[in-house]
Amino acid sequence: MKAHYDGALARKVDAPSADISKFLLSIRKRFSVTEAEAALLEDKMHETASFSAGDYLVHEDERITYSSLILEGFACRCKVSEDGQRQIMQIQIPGDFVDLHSYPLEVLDHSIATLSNCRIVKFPHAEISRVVDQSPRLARILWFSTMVDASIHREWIMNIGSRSGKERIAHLMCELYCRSEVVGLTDGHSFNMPLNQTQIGECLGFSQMHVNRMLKELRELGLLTVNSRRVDIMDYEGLKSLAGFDPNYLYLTSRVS
Amino acid sequence: MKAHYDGALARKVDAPSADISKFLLSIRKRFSVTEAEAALLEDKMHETASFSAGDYLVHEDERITYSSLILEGFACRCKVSEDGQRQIMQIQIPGDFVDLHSYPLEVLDHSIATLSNCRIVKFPHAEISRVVDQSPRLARILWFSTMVDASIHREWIMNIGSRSGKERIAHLMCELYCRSEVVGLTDGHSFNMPLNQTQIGECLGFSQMHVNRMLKELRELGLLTVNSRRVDIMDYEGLKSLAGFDPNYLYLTSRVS
DNA sequence: CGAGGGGTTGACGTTGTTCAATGAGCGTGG
DNA sequence: CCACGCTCATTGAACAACGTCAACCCCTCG
Repeated sequence: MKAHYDGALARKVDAPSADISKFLLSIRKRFSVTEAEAALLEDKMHETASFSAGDYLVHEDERITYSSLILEGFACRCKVSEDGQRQIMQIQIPGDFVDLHSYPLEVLDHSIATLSNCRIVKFPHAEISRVVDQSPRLARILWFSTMVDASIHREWIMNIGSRSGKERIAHLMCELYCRSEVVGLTDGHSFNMPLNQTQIGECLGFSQMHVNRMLKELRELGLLTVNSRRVDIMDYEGLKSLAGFDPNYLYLTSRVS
Repeated sequence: MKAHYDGALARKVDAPSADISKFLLSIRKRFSVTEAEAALLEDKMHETASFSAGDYLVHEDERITYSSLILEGFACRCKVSEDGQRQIMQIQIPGDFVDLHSYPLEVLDHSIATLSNCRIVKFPHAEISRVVDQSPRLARILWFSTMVDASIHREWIMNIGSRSGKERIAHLMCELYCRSEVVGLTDGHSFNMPLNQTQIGECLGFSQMHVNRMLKELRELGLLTVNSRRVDIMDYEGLKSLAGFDPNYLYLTSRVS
């Protein structure tokens, strides 16, 4: 497949073989899921689609009838303000159920845009209703997973509202590292991260130039380097400490029920 | 009842007569709720409690077995950073189901603190489970209400990350006005708002001094005045326009299902 | 070869913080 | 009754953080 320009709409329907193993990895980090339950979920997800970097999976205010699970690539929740500035509210990585929020909400208050080429699988809302009715346990797990998104939102409010420049970037990188690790996308303390400096700025409320300066300082402190689409953390403990990063808000430990 | 100092723990168990009408008002703004469904909810909520301004309803990382519905007073979701600075992530007003998030999450990632004297009624998690099993419709409505909180979180990320000083304060006041109006707590374009300038700053990532200066400018523009515990909006259209406020994210319109 | 995306750097202006001092309002105790 | 302590709001001046403008670099791709 050829590369596309940003914004070009390029959907492609693939063969019906959705590998939701990354999603199951992240669920099983918290809950024990039986094979039967996993199959119940997998059975409902056939139709996959591919998007190019910069495409929109969902536009703000659009009514949608299915939710998307990311198989490959990065996406984000975002809104564009009147003056044209984009704010990214959450980064979505493989294994994330990116717009499960739209199931109870019916209409999304924000857009979902890809940050790299992405492959997703669709989970029709009608099927979600069936799963929820069949299995209160899976219903609760799905609800739980949307609540983790809310928790991540809160930590971002904390990050943008209360932390300094270096701290904010360090915190974002710690979060992405931890979440990537859960779905097996890290290599030591390195991981792929397709955001450029402009997009990092859109997450944190910074200009691209300021992101550049802060990254330079973090590099000079020996904490991490951010090269082309890759993050190498040189000193994870130092980075966590600088950021005041406490992964509790990601709810990555085993739940009771 | 005498006044308490901030932080004084003052719980009082009241008579078993919870008036959840404000909660029903806010639900019925979106869904049609039958009397039977309303009764199903009301039957589960007996035990009320009172708190003084500055008390904590829930501490971060605390395991709790019930969720709280605010009957009177204001509260907030907040976290305190290592250097002692508090970030407020959401304002909770009467009719809000303040820690319904803890039902799927079991442990909260943040604290809930009161901003004024508050009266709440408890909804035990065991009863929520029963309601959810009995009525998939109520289950979805409860899920929906937590998703609106997530949407409000996202708008706050947008607010703090992308808007200027005056815009941020204007936006916060627009939100509180709209939400107060739903539960019948406005008087024309005025409403009670027990936050002082320090607490407004904790919502928006500003120092108290800067909030003071921004409020002065908004006053001089003829947009609004914030006196002791009361907001008077002089020019709502002008305020909305300055803030870039679009109430869609509050999901206050009638849903389809 | 040129165009374009991304990164880097410096100078300078704006926004917001910090420190400090002052006043208004309110409840308490003498 | 007044004096006192407390919270909250107000204002000014110095300073730090961050954005804007502009130039330049490197690399990739056509």
